[in-house]
Amino acid sequence: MRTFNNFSKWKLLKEDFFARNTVEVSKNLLGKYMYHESAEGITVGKVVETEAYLGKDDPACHSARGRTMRNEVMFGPAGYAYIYLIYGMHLCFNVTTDNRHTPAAVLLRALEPLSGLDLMRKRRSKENLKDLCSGPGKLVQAMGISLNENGKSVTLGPVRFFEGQDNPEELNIVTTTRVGISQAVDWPLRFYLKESPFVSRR
DNA sequence: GATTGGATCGCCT
DNA sequence: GGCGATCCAATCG
Repeated sequence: MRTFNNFSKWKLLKEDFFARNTVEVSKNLLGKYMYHESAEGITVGKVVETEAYLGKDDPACHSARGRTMRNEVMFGPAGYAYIYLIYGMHLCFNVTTDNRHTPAAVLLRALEPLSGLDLMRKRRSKENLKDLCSGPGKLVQAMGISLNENGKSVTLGPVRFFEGQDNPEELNIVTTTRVGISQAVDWPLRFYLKESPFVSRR
């Protein structure tokens, strides 16, 4: 496994990566590195599971019921963090996609922990790597992301995304239906890396 | 103003 | 596999 102390040489994903079709972004994020820096330290994980939320015409997307204080970020440009509280106790992290007129986003559902492992273990009170980032609420907790990062650019941080080492052509991507929703339950908009033991479920 | 249910998780059986 | 925790926005009245 590579070392993760040479961040300056990594290739940052810029606005143009996110300002594309949401399904494309959702699939292309697999294998990329999600990076977070905080006062406690830096954590990094490889993206292994995502879901696409397509905008106004997707009944499961928060923006389908109009613009509110909560979903406001999705109505802006691509490449911004959309973070919200779910079930009164967990946060979900999304990155906005597509163009300014399409309030869509990709939900980050699972990571393979790569760096800052002890910090993740401390934040999660779990030892096993598979228990650190195998779910949307878990990865937010392991990465130390808080609600006050809602609306921040993922090209500036604290969350950023970088090119990974995997060749996108060689990734084995499984497509399934999304988890935990009650509308559009049969839309094939969840994506994960087939061989990864770090996904939230199969 | 009150009720309802949700893009979840961890503990229990 | 089931369920309780716990808050907010949307919905209904």
